[in-house]
Amino acid sequence: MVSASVKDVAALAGVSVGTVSNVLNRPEKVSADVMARVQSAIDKLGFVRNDAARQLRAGMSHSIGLVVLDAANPFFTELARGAEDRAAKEHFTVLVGNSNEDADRESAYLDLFEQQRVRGVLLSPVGNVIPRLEQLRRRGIPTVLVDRQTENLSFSSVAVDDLAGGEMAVAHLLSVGRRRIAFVGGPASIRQVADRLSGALKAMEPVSGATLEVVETDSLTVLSGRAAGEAIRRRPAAERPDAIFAANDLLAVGVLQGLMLMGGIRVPEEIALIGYDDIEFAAAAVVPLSSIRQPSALIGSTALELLLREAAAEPGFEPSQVVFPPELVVRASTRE
Amino acid sequence: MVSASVKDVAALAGVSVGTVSNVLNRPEKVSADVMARVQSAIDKLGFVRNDAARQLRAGMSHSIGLVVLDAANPFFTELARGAEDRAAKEHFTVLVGNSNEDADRESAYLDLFEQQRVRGVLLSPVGNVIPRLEQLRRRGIPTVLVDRQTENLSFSSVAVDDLAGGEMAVAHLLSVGRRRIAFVGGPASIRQVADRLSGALKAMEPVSGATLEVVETDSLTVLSGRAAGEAIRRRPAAERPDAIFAANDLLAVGVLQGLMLMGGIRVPEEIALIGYDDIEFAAAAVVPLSSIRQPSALIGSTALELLLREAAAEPGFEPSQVVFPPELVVRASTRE
DNA sequence: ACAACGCAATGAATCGTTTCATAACGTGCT
DNA sequence: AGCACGTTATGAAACGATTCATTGCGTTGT
Repeated sequence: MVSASVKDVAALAGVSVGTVSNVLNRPEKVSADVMARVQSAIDKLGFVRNDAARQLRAGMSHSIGLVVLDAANPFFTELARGAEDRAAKEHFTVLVGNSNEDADRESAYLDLFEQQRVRGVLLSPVGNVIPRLEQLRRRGIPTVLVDRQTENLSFSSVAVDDLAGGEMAVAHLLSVGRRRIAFVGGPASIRQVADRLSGALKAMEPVSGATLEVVETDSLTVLSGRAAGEAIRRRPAAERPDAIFAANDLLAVGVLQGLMLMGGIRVPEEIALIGYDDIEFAAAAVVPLSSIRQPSALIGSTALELLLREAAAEPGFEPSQVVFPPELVVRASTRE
Repeated sequence: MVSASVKDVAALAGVSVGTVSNVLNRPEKVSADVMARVQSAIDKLGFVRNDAARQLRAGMSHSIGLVVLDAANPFFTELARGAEDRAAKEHFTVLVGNSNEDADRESAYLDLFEQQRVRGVLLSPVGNVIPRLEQLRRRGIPTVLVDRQTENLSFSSVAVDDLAGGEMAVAHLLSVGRRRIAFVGGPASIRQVADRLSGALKAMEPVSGATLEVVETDSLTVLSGRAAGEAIRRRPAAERPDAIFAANDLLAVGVLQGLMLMGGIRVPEEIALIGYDDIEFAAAAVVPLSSIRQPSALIGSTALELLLREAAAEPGFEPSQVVFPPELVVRASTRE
């Protein structure tokens, strides 16, 4: 026999299956004598509850799905940690899926989570998933969007104000005297990228004579950043920007590598550089990177909190949008 | 009704539940006419299979558990990616748990995976888990150890030869003329740490007049590394090592930060530094870090391969130990 | 015309747990 | 003694998908 069931335990202890279940779930309803007999039978048989059967009976699982844009990005590992810690307190498990900024993979994970009847979904969306989420909600699976503000007020969300962050970053570059700014980031379909760019543009407005150029990348990774950095390095000096705002720190780290290859361009003397997220490695880069800090773990735990609240909610539940302010961290890469 | 079941679909399509199941699992057994009716009923009701019920009936899930020492370590995210990609090909899902180098959390994840009746477990172990794994095996859940060679030949494992890696690292430091080596790493209970240290000691043997000192850390993180680096920086110059071998790259990045704080110690002039894992950020550090490269994703996919083979195996299955060779990557942090 | 065969479709049984209406038993009260 | 009540324990039903032995039909061959 591969594994014992309640039935086996009941037989060995000389009680009914219902009683075994009571021992497991309502120990206070059971006499000390029976309790002991059942416990010893459980130990003897090495009985382990079958989660599938529990779930089937319960109609819902004790898991929560989380889909992140990039599992290798420290921002998201931190966020996941925040969510997991919070979930553990309520005896929930978090299943983490990595969409890799790919709408198909994102959709595949949502399918999987739906089949698993998860209690709810935390999602940092790639494309326009609102219709899909409405469908999930109709099935009783609530969603909280993370790292993304929604214009759609019927969904809860937890995010950092990326517009303000983008504005902050570029305002800082302007304040240290730079005027030919390049924004490195993409794909533009990712909301965070779009918002940070909008913020950047907003910061440009009050300053005349300053220009902002967009260098689009395929993804928000070190590799994409390096490619962008190299492309800029190879330009004639006159056509290079004097400051770069990268849409996240992975890109910034890559851009830095790309710029400095073969004794290339000096940072910040020739080009100043600022990233976004303030991951642990930003401070440890060749030239310590200025960045925009986000409270990653807090975003995760807050999102989970909202999700649990919504999952337990009465029909008249009101979704809420939480927005945390970002914070500018200045390091060597933008020092005058 | 929150969600439709096969019974609802059957009723709407005017067929039996068995037929609906056939449409789902053996479409070739079903006539085109019925097929179409069932499909349209599925669409109309928005039917989604209940995974718990499938699993219960099947007796086993389509998931594989993976417990890593540190989800924030790029080495493990890469490893996980390798495993997930391989698993996806066989329509398996990987559940990732983060033990955080804590034996209790490791054990909690193993419990969870057992309750979920996962098909197998991939584990980078914290302490001595062999007895626990033997118990799992008796229940029909095989394990493959990752990033760890076992002396216990009854378990499969996939690892990099950490002894050789440690030896390689220190031999390199010696070859660039360093003689007062410090090994930064810990806790010593982690096998990778112990092995890399053993390798380091082995490299010392043939060289007379060289010394190796051990600086123990609480964990393999940037933070622990920074603390160790600062401690070394604060020593009188004469008592400092002239080279540091850090047990992994996160530590090395931290050590580098610690050493360089407040215009501190020059790397590599005063102290050379080498890490382990060759994570993407190693090349992007303040001083690009030398490191020992491991084929992370390959380790993950190979481990999953072995696991699936073992899960499907006949009674007389032979476990195998795969060991990949590490590779020295020299960068500025150890240049003469 | 009838037997034999193959293909579709059926539906009851099954997986392991939880729930809940019911039974059994002992205690205290009248 | 008889009754009511509270405490434990019981076991059948339910969750939803899958399986498989069985039935129902239409074809083919003799």
